[in-house]
Amino acid sequence: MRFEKGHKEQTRRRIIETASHKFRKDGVAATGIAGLMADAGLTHGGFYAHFASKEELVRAALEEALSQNYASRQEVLDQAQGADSLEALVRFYLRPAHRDTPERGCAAAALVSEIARHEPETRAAFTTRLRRLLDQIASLLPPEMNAEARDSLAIGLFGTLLGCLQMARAVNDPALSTQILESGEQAALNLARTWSAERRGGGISNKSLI
Amino acid sequence: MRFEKGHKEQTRRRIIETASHKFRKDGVAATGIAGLMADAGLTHGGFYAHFASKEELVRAALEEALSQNYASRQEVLDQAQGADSLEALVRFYLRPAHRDTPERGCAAAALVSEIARHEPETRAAFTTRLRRLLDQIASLLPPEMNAEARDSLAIGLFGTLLGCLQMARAVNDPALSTQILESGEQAALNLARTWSAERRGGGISNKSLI
DNA sequence: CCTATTAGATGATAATCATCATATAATATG
DNA sequence: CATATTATATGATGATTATCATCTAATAGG
Repeated sequence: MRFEKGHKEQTRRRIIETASHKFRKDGVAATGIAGLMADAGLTHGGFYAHFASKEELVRAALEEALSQNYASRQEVLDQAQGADSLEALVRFYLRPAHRDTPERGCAAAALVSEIARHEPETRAAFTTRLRRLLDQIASLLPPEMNAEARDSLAIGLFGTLLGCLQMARAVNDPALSTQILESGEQAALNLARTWSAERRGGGISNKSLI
Repeated sequence: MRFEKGHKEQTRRRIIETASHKFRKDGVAATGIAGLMADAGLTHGGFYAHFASKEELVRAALEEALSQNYASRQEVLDQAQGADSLEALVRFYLRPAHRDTPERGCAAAALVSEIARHEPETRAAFTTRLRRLLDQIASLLPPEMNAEARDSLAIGLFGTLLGCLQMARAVNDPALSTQILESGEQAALNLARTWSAERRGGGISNKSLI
């Protein structure tokens, strides 16, 4: 059948969006094209009119998800602007609702380990978006810090968020899961404070570990 | 054929060990029973004489891997005993060789996100081993800390390690990957220092974020 | 109004998936 | 030495995998 122009592009976007949810929920490897297309309200055959391979969809869906994640975070930051925007971000990331809805949550948290096993092109796409994410966090850190220290701290901060969210999801005991979210929040906030503390004059030395 | 007694148990262990490597390397969903058994030097048919299901093997392999991980870490701690044992652990975890050999590395880092999607029994097994892991880290923290603060810090520390190792693996750019390992190390060590700094008298306050 | 176009459906491909029934062969036990 | 035992192999199950060729039907452009 011949459709209105722009219809194909619209369908393509629907497939990508469906995939971006399904991949985050079930993982890439466990998601089949047929089920994916059915979820998008289509049959499996049409898939290859839109994408050359599953891998190409993976890349598109990953970029879509990470881009949406970025926008969501920016919204939170814009709303709670000012000194505690980082705190707002940390709480936003480690809130129970985020733990409980991976399909709409951070694609990095849901898919990092799988991405590591994918094709270089997919990993490159992830790398680009991760850099943006890290810059977004770095921009919340004190401008008095030099750029490298800011970047480094941003990496540490996001690593903490990513790791804790994943742990909170994997664990079976609800009490422990909550504790992980709360401890992760504390850790991230403490980590963010280390720099200012350091600067305030030897509160933290490099020699005496703990 | 009839084999020497104890042969079956030995074979079972070989399957588990093979799986513990393959799952960490390729992920659980992407690993098939046939390929797994071939890697173990067997044919696919015999599998169900050893395990009731793939899921049962997943649980066994996960426990095996996490148990081995624990022993490896303990070895590192025993060797570098004393004040900087935590530092030794952090460096051990975030060393490039660990990033580059997931099949022999931390099963939590390789499989957390997948575990979150598995059966409750599997998640329960993971939870038990994760608690042990967290206790292992907590035991390195100052005994002057109260137990809850120690547990909380252990969670934050391991979250940081887990998250950064995964990022370092997923990223395509070697320079960024190295930077992630180094920043993760810094973050973990700084995080560990926060408590003593806090205690040493208001170096870090709760009100002034950054 | 007619026809050329094309998005998506139908259905087939060979491979692989987890799972299981049965056959085989080697040895432990008599 | 003979036989009962059993760990593993062989081979089949039906479902699902990614991928692709062909068909259909509706509409955009004439």
